[in-house]
Amino acid sequence: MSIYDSLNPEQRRAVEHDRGPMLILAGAGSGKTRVLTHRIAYLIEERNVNPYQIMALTFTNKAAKEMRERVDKIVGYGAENIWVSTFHSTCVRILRRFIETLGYDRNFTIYDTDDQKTLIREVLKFLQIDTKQTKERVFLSAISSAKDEGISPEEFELSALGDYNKMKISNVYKEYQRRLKTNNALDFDDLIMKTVELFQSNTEALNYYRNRFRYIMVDEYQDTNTIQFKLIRLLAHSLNEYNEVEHNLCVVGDDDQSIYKFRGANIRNILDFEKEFPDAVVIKLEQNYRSTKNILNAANEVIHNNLGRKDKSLWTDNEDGEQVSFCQYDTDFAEATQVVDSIKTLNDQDGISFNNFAILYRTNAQSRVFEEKMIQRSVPYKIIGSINFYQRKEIKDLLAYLKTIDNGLDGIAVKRIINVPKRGIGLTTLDRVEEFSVKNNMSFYDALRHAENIPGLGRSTSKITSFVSFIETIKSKLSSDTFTLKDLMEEILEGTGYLKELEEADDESAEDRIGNINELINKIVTYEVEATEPPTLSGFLEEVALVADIDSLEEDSNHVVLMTLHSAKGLEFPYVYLCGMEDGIFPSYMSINAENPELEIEEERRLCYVGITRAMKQIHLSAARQRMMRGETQFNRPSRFINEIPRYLLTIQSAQNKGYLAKDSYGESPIRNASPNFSTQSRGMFDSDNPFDKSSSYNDTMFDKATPSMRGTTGINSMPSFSGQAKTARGFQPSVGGTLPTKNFGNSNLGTLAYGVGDTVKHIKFGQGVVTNLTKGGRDYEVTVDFGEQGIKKMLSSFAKLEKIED
DNA sequence: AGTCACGTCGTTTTT
DNA sequence: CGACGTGACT
Repeated sequence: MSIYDSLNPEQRRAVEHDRGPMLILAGAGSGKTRVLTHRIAYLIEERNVNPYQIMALTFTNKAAKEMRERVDKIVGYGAENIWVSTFHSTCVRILRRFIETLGYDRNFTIYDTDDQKTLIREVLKFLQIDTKQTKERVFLSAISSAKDEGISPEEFELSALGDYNKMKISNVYKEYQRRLKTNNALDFDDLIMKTVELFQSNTEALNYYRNRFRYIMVDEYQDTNTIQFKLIRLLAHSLNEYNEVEHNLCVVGDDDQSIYKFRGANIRNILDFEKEFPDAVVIKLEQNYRSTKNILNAANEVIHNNLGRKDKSLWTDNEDGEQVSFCQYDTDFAEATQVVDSIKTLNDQDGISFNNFAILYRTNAQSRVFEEKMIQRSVPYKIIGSINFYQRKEIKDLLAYLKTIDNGLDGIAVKRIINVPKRGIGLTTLDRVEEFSVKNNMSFYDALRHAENIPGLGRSTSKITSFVSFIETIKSKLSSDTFTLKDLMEEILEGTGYLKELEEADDESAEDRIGNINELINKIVTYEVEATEPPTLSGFLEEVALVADIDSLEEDSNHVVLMTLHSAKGLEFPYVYLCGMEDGIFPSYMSINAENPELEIEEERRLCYVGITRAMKQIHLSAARQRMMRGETQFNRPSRFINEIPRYLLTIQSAQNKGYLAKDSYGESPIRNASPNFSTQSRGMFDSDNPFDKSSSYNDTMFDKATPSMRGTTGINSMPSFSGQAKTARGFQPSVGGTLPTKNFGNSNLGTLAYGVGDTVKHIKFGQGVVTNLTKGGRDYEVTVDFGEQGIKKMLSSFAKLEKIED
């Protein structure tokens, strides 16, 4: 009995393929990681490949770590020599060694998105480009796409000749790139692109790595962009014992799970693999081991609506399982409440621990309602994404100190902290220094060192010199062997008074910040203890720059996980709640209104497919009729993707109508019984022409009344959902409420409330209370009522049937 | 120089 | 709604 016996025939074929290019089309849950790890074991054990010559590339550290662990388990001796790493850290490692040939310093800084934004702002200011006319992001994304395609500033300029707008971008690109270099910094895209440049210009380096990495494996291949493909194309080139060229490249991917087109992922990489490598072996893994039949069939039905895909169909031997459920709630609050409560019930009654659950949504902003409910119901949870630890102000400040010490050329870092904490160095001073540095072609920090030569600084000069000497003192200490990174951090916190300032501040957020700083120190210590190579400042900064939030996810901790669909790729959970299934949210309005909607909606559909296929046992889809977004109320109808799931796979649940009234606030306000919507057997149950679909007929009513005064009215008729702000939709009359087919808003009597601030009112559940505040929120009033012992509640006047009590 | 109030605007997704 | 930038004011 060997470890390979447990593989199915296709998996086994993939595992036993040793030489030459191979494309593995691995459907969701088809055991691709298993194949990859077994193949590595097979190469080492059966084909005598030296582990040192195997490289596996992933996109996230988490995936890399998992693969490493699984390889370690099945490969005996030498597994630690296998190079398992992300694209980005691989490139950093290569560049740290060879980048000097490209004119950069070896301890370059890696710029994150915030740094990029700061730099581009400087560039635009310098080139006197009005950011009101063209937004920074336009330039940044143009530059990023260029880099994803491997287009240099010079090439870009050539292609831009004669095109005014493109020339403008070209100039920005050139200046941006020039400044990156002066700052001795690389952005994320540069990491890949500069590595390719290095290989193209330095055959010695290229041959070294070609010779070293004779077996290359790429995970999530559908997410690679053009420049990443170029990179692996360059690397996967070795000579065998007969002096013949071999491309021992094994890529694993699923075109149906390609969800990063916005980041430059090029689906052609997977679709054209066989053109690029005519001798490629193609293997399809179509047996799914993860999900029930019902879940898998639902996913298959949805993805089947996409045209641009390789035809395949996943199947499973698993049991049918329960049906997919769908429920449309009245509000996002109700949705969150029900989802969290049902998780709590499953935990309470069936003893299912919290780490079996995932709540998935399209956008990070949607996490908030869930978080509130989780706290309220004391359900342990972890949110992936939203605010990354390393994006917090205090952390960025301290990292900027570290960067300043590590790479004095990084002007962005120096400018960030030169006046943090306050040193009385103001904008005018900085401008003078900047001017001086440009004139003398030196870095910003070097200009600071020559502050006494800069005209017009006045009293600021001494402040600058004391800052510089502080940095220099620390730098000199760093060269001592006994001075650890932790010491360094503490020295900064002490010497700058950063910590003291926070300790003296008595607002609550200061406490959190101190906590975060301690967390940062922990991370530094962990790095120093666990580093495989001698710990260095650059090494730490690099690790920090390349972490993704998903990397912190630990499967065994007992909490519910909340994250976006994008973050969920590659993960699996027994119970999945896919929330916010509404047209305009998912698929997003951006995709619906794109110039090429068909294409963009296909990407959304793939995302939906990814979401459904995360589930092992149960999947619950849900939507809300009404949702708060960016301070305005949106009315959305159920996602078109719901319609794509055949009725026989779906259980439509009616939102539970627990009594008529809110339990707390308007979040649990009367939930309209949804069942009339779902009496039809047809697939098109949510089509707008369906007379039973109350939500969309409601929308249509709103359109007619509100369109003239609405924001963004262009193309409104093609929009499936309505979103308007109370203030912009002010034009319509409250009587609209009377014409509505639903009763929710029947009481939405703007201007005709029977009570006011100070009045005593009666609530069916909470009893008597006093109205303490009344504000226009959405399309009716938000009423704050003090119910004494029951607490102070906020509710919408239309939902909470409040009766005035005459006293 | 630093603070505060007001106005604007909105990345869907992230290595 | 809330984060962030701008500009006026202290």
